[in-house]
Amino acid sequence: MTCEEFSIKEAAQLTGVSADTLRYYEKAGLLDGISRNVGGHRRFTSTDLNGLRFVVKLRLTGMPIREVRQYVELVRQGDHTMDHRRSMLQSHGDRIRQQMSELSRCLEVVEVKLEMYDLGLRPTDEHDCTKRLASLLEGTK
Amino acid sequence: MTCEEFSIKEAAQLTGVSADTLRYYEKAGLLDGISRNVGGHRRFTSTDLNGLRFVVKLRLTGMPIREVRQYVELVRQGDHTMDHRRSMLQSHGDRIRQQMSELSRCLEVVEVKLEMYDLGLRPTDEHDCTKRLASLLEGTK
DNA sequence: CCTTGACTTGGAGCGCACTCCAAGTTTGTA
DNA sequence: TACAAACTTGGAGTGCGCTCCAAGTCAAGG
Repeated sequence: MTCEEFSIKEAAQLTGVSADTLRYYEKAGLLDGISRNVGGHRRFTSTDLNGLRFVVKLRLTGMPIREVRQYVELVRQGDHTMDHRRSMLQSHGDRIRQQMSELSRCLEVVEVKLEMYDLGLRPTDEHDCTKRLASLLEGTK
Repeated sequence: MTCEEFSIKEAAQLTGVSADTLRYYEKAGLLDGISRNVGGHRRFTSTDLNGLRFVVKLRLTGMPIREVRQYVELVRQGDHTMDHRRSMLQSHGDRIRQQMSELSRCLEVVEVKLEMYDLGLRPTDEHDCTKRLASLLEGTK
């Protein structure tokens, strides 16, 4: 059992966000119960750090601040909010999968466009891959 | 050969962005040479529409406005900028792939967290999937 | 004790990508 | 020809997520 603690700067380095952002997150209610030493400086425990790392994942996947705050608030309220939290994470998982398939569709378009460049084709050419691009863009498959 | 043309409202519906956004994109240099009818109203050709659809894909995948503008400007400058454009699209493709793998890593975390909820576990439990979550968060694989 | 650097707070400022508004013009239908 | 709906422009406003700043406090080495 480790009881190591970290300054805000260390916490920032360990989670890949800036110290300013950490203060902002705390103020915004995304971080629960970060304790202070006698001088009022924040001390991040490794538990805090893992909570923070999860918050960072939610943010990286586009969950809005206000929704992360709601999730953290539900955690704070205790076990009776588990169903609610689970359904939030389930919807968020769905959103992530949607983002991924959107990205994948767009990537295909970019790759077909690159194929055109590699073949030295203009968009007006009557070529298989030009047509493929057009139909991808029009969404007419 | 079709020579159909579209109003700004129709163009908006056909590409999934608002008419306001279309005007904004034109002002910002993301749309090249949208012509007007006698009364000064925009007329989108299907060529315009496909250019626009490509711009929308770039935006959907997070390319900043200023970079899309640069790409469009290079297109306008003609064939001698093809190498430059190709390399822009190649880097952007790389960025899209990075986004996708980031999303995929984050999705794994969310899914393991959900597994914990389904098993009724708290983050402090000494359980296989709790540990898996912790090591995913710490990135210690 | 003194200094230097890290930390604290509240609040202002910023960059981005829209989004909306006002005032006027054009278009299409009755 | 009258009128509503759709369009035009320039510019202001909005929401988001930080990011920076000033003024002061705290911590650690010499």
